[in-house]
Amino acid sequence: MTAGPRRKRSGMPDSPPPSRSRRPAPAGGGPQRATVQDVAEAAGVSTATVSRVLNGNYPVAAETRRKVERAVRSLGYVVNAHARALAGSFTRTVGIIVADVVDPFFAHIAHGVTRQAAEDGKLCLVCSTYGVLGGELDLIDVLNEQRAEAVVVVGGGAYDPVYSRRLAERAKALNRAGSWLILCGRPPLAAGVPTGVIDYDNAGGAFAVTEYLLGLGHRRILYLGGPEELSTHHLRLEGFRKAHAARGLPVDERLIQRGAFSRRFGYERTAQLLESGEAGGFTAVFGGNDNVAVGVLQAAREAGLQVPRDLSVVGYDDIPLASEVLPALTTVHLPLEQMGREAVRLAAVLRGEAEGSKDTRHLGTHLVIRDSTGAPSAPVG
Amino acid sequence: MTAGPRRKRSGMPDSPPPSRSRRPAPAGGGPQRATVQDVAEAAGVSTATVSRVLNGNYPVAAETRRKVERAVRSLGYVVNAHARALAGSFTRTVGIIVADVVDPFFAHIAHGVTRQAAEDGKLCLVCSTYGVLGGELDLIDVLNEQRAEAVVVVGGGAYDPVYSRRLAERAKALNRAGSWLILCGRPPLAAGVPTGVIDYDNAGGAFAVTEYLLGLGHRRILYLGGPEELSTHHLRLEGFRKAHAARGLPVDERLIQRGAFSRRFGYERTAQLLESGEAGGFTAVFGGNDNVAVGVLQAAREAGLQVPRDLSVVGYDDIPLASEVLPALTTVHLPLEQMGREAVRLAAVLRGEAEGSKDTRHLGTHLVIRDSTGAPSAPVG
DNA sequence: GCCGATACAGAAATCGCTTACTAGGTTCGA
DNA sequence: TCGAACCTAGTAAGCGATTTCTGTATCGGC
Repeated sequence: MTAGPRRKRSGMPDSPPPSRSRRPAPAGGGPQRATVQDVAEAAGVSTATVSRVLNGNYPVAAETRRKVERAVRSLGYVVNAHARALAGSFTRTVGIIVADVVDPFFAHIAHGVTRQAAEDGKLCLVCSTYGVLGGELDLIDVLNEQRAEAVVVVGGGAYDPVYSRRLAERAKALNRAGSWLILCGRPPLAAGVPTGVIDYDNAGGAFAVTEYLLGLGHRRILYLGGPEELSTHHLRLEGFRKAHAARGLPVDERLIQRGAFSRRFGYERTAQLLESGEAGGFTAVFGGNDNVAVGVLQAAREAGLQVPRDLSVVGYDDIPLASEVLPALTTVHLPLEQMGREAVRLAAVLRGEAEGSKDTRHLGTHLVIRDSTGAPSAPVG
Repeated sequence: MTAGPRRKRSGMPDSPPPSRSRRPAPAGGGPQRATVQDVAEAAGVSTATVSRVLNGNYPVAAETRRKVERAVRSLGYVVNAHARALAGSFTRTVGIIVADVVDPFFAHIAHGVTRQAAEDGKLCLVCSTYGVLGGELDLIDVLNEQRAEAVVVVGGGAYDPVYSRRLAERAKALNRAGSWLILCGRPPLAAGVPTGVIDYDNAGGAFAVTEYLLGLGHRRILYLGGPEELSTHHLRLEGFRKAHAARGLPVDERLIQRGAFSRRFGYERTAQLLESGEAGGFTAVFGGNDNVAVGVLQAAREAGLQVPRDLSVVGYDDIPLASEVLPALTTVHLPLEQMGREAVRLAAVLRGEAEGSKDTRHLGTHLVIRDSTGAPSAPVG
């Protein structure tokens, strides 16, 4: 019942290891792949030489090289990335975690990450949480298991101290192993937590687009935001408020509506407010992102409202859809693909693979004025 | 100059291996991760026991288990997936290769694959070729290096004998190693090539939607297809032709236009034909996929045409966008996410991990009638 | 009280590759 | 002519897990 004392190992091998041949039972039905051993034998060289030919990081005589290459071809040899990762010191793999690859916002960032990774000769693991908040933490662990050289987490993060602490732990765990957590489009964690940050001016963009609407004369702007707990939503709302404050204008709290960052939410909430009038009327709508704004357009149309004559609508993100809908959306442009690319580059810099400085990179946003905005007319809803 | 005879290995170790301590230079600045060794030492057990606790596939005393779990937690231990893949026999990884994750068609299939993989406890590697045709072959090799248990190739394949042969070689190489190539939404390769196939009735869907237009009274339907070399395009065109033939109607070759499967192509080609009239006039457009059809809608709108009054438009695939544009698109519904899921399941069946039969699975398509189609009026273009 | 069964735990051999070392041959300057 | 310098190539020690084989207590049955 005692907590067993550490036992000594009795190391006394009393029989010499019988020299066994590799692959004792070729009759077995299991999968068979050629190994460096096989290639080495076929080419009449050592495995070291094969490895050197494959990696080209050590001089090998031209004829030897040719022999090895021929053997590789004739055996259809394919290196085992796992063995390589285990023996070598790097995996040339980066991971990216998004909420949903199907959402254009994430898809374009993921696109940037995969392309940059591919250009740098790395492989990219794309993972989706599908809205499960904790899923992010689990996926970081999975990517840590895979020894990813960098893990890019994309999109608004939760403003939850417990969650932030957990995330910080993951960041440290990754970093201890020489990897980096890159926050992409998400505010930094606590000071001292080893992360890279690719950020853009969420609040600034919201300020600009709100100011634009105010400048057009709008005084009652409906803000249709994202999920309560998301940093993206908070910051955009902050910009919205600041723009009002800068002009000394009050914000009617009834005009601030929270929900999912989805087209469906934009559609349903707008339809509901137009019907019930419980928001007290508005002349413009600021969709928390383009998806929401597109939903607003649809609801407006179905309510017989013409945009922008009867109602102005703006979005955020500037996904391609924003310029494809009718009327084309006024929105805040985000360099989505570039954000993904920068994330991969920053990781390389942090790992000392590339030149560069700083662990935070701020990207610019700008207002894109299209056809969904105009001077206000009578409030609706 | 002779082809070197296989050499015997001279196995004569004449000095006992010096007992070296693991991790001789803890002073080094390199990355440090806890290993099973560390956990074993911390818990006062052997590495075998640690492995057993981790995998839960062998009886371990409750108290021992607790000690190990505590050690794992306190050391922040994370297994090395590469070491595990090397020592164990499986990687629990599947790969998917698409042309472009940003395209909704591919994004939704990828979505299905990743979700199903996640539900089965597997990791999914998403790779994009970005339109480089040969890229597909290279990516299969990469996924083979990663020892993916299945490689799903998505979307229309090239009708090129050389290419097909190369693909067949890859399929065999994968299969030799116990993995499977799954063709998703692409016709089978030559008989005897070990692949799984998830297919849907490309020609049948095209037949149905064409027949629907013909039934409405349209006689001059413009077909705006995809890339010449893609099987998807060929099969859809085949359905288009068959529907005409079934009614004994001729097809004016000027009405068959080939190009990219993109919104841009749909837009530009339509605009051009409306302007030049070189197609000889038409009352409906069959977009090779929804992207193309959406481009057509835009061009029609800009030309002052009202859909469906002046022109009927149909698409193919039924991506969400199809029901979101105005007017909502009549199209052929494809179970995109399900295709992805089925691909993963089929692979599991083929590997003998799950029950099931057949190596080919045909999914159904159906016509979705929305607001973009109606009776013909005077030809345009 | 003896014995086979049972339950746990450890030792050690891999998995397939990379990479220090080590070492045999040339080349070449002194 | 001799050794330093340079090419090449081989030997073998890991990388960090899993898993087979081997042992030792413990336990129940007779």
